[in-house]
Amino acid sequence: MSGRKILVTSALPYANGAIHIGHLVEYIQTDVWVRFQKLRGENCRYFCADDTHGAAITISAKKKGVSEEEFIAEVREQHLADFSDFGIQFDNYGSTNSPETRHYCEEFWKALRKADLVVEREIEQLYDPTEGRFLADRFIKGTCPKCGKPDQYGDSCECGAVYAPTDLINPRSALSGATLELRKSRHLFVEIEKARDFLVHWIDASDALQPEVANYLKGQFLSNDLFPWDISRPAPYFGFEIPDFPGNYWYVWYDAPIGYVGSCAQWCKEHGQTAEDWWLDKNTDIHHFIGKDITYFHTLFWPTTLNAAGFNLPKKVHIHGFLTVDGEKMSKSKGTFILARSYLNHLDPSYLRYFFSSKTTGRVDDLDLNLEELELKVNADLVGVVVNLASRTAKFAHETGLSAEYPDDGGLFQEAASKSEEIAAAYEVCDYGKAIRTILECGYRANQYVEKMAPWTIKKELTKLQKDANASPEAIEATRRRLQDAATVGLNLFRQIAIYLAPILPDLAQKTEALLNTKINDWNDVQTPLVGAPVSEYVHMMARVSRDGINAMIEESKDTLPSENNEQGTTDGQGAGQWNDSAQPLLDEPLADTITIDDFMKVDLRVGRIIEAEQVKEARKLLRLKLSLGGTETRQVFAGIKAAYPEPEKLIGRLVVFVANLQPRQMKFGLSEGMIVAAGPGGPDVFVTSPDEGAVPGMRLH
RNA sequence: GGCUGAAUAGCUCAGUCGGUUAGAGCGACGGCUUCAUAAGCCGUAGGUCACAGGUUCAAGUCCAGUUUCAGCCA
Repeated sequence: MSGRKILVTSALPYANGAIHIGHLVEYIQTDVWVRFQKLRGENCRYFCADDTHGAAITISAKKKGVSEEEFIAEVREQHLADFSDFGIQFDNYGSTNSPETRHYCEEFWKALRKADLVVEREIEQLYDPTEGRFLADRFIKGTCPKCGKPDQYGDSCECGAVYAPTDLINPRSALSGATLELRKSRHLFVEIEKARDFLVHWIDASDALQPEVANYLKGQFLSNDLFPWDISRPAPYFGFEIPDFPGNYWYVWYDAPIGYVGSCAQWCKEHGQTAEDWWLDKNTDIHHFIGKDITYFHTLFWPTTLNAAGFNLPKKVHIHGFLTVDGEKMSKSKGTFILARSYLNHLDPSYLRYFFSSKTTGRVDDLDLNLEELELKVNADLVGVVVNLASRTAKFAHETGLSAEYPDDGGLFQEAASKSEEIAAAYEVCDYGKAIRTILECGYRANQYVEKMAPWTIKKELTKLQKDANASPEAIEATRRRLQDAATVGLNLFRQIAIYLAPILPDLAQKTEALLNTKINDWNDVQTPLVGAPVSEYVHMMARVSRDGINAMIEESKDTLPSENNEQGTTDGQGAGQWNDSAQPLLDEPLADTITIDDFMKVDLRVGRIIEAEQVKEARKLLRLKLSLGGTETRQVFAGIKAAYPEPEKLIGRLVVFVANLQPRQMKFGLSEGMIVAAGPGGPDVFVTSPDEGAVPGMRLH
């Protein structure tokens, strides 16, 4: 394979939870970049892996009653499904818990030892005697030493104070609740201060970092002595044992970036290469994509480690900001903590790929997802300008195919083709927003062209001529050709745009290939007009963003607690069919055992009309309902649906289904003579069922 | 508190090395069109470029200050 040798990584997602849209900022940014490089013919490979080690994994696995290995295997399946459905295409997706990663952990370790960067020291930490382990900050809770607020985490308080866990008043284990002891243990440290000269030089001279990042490192870290990096953890710890320090394990952040090399090695094995072919070859450009929260791991520790081992240093570390939704941090209560899967259940991944890309600048700025803006942007740019171009021209060339020779288009094709390097340069530096702006300009001009040529008018002329017995065959043929030419230009201008957007919208590129029956193989395909190709019947390429879809996604996100619901295993995206319904309800509440028809007939389900409905003030969950069964027959029912129906009077008049032969039950607030049928997990999410129109009170359900 | 960054049209953002009358898309308003899954085209309005200074023949752009906002602090 020819082309630049480029090795690309995204940060490894932690195997402790599901992928959410915040993660996707990075994976989409990286995937677009990689697809761009590949389309340009570069020898580019994209490696990633699950980050699987550390105390948090052990704790989550334990909670679920499975081994760590089983736990991370399950999360891996989820991660892979989410990535794949968003069109993120890795060359290899590995795991830090792999023999390859272990091998390189040991290699790098030898190098760090040899460079004399490792020292041993005794430190004091909080220890949970009932769990038998030292605890990380996030597993310690206590009273804030500054404001006195109880139940705060070990590193910071809601009041904004930052402190060490040992500063907490009355620190307790968040796992067991036990009172913690201060215990001593011996740890290994990497003294990166010793690598200062190397780091300063690398940061200044390599051009690997965005200027603001280099600035930040110099101001924030390098202006003082660099703290030694605590790199070992005493057993028990899920990870790799340090060969020359038995009973101790490498800290998860030591092996996480080494997972890049491990994943690469895995791919190399299958392709007759070795990781060294990439990491030691000076012609390889290494590009890391990360979020700003992990800047110092990748710009201080990681280069130091690579340098000690003589591995290639990153050519670029592309650092992006955080995702906000409507200008704020993602929030579960507002429904803006959106899991990748929740998004996929309701919206087309292309929308998000496009929207994020349009906001990607190559700088560290945070990126805001405003769903209203997403809707406007996608509808206006993609549906209105880009896809519409194909939609309004394809049918005029369906019968004839594209013209055999590319017609005179007033220089439009050439003009768009000449933008190729400008657009490529923007992609190269991750300024996708600029690339998109430039591409769209081509779209505006193309629509003007179509407007001017008005193929629909030519079509009418043609039809008229064909019906006219006096029309000359030459006149008919000339008109037919004018129509074909106009459509040929329109479709070629569209195809250029589809190629330019292919890294961002691979799905659209594929549909374009199908429409014009011609593969898009290379970036330079924009330079050559497509002629003579058959044109398939137009199939709509992208639907407008559905407001209902957005709302449904927000609603779904309100109930989705990623740490809990998603431990249930992979949600099935298959059986959803055209409605794309989530598999979550079934996972939450599996189907019950089979019963006979006789069992069912014991339950007397009836249609009832709610004739009274009121709050039971003293009750937390109950509404008092009076149901009419027709005539004078009524039943009083207490239903646990208060949270879902805060305005009970709105229920009055509704038909519902209820269990009419349930043994009456004396409750604190009165006698309950039945039970209405409702779906949902509970709380605000209870949905009372109604019969179709025509049913009347008293009817039995069979 | 320290450090860093940002501030341009109602919204989202371009604006190159300081150089003519500061641009685009969306939104608003008016018109045209009705091929296109309500898409498209033409036009209008909308700006003291955060504030007050300095450098300069010339400042949205460079410099120091002020205000506001955001982020980071292993």
